[in-house]
Amino acid sequence: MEKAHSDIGTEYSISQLSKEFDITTRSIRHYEDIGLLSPARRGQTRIYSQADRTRLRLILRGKRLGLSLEDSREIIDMYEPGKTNIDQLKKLIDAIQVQRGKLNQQLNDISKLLKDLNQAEADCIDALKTNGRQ
Amino acid sequence: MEKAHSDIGTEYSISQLSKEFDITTRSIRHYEDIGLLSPARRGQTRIYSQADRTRLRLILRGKRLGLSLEDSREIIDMYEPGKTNIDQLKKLIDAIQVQRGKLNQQLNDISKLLKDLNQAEADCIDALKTNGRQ
DNA sequence: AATGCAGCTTACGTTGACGTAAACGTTAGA
DNA sequence: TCTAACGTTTACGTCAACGTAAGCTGCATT
Repeated sequence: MEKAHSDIGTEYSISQLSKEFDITTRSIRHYEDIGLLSPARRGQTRIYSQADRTRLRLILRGKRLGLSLEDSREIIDMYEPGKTNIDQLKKLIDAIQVQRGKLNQQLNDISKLLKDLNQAEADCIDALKTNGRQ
Repeated sequence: MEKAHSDIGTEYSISQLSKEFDITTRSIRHYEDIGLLSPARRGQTRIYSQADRTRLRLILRGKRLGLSLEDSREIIDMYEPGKTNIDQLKKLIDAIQVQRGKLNQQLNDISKLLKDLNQAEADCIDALKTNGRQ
């Protein structure tokens, strides 16, 4: 049976991806340089698959969260448990705990920051009203 | 009337702060170099006030959120509306909107990442059980 | 008196994450 | 045919955020 599948076979050029995610082609090539991406080739030209595109999305999400590319590599590798080794799995679970800890810390930080911003905004608006009355 | 206040007068040395926040003294001096901190001096020696300590906390929170030191500077400056100018206040409010946008994006990213991690962990545990049975 | 912290300044070095320029190959369209 | 748009490699440059080392002050304890 042949699978009639949606995404399979979808291809992207490097400039397509760079436009879609609003980054330079240099960045994309850089991610390949350090082994975060490894697209197929047609001749010299890079051909990105759906999976490559997903990895790139994860990398950029990591960046938005302030992760280094190395951090992102670890996290991304977690999603592919081609690891049958039990010890590795246990290590993975530990790593996941650590990441979850960091993320919860971030959530905490963000909620505090949002509160602060709200307060700052309220102060501003207040100041505006007061000044406006004069 | 004299205020009988809790924190006022509390002082910190640079090494105290470096231990409390688990960073190097070099970092703290660096934040001063770029004008993020400006502690008092007793002779040559830096004396950090409660307010300085708070600023440092904000800086580090920003770092955890992946902000650059310049970003942090902007945000921290928002909390001190010594700005009577109406235009500046309006600019501030705009800036706050922008920051809020970023933070909401981050919240979104984090919740996705947490979901992913949960899934990855579940997969790991699954794999462990399966392997364990053999 | 000497040793050892804690602090200081000055200044060059390093790392990560790309920017930027040069020099080149392929393909489509005027 | 040639030029424009896209792709490639190689390699040096840059910027932020410190690291690191040298060489200097106190101050206190042994």
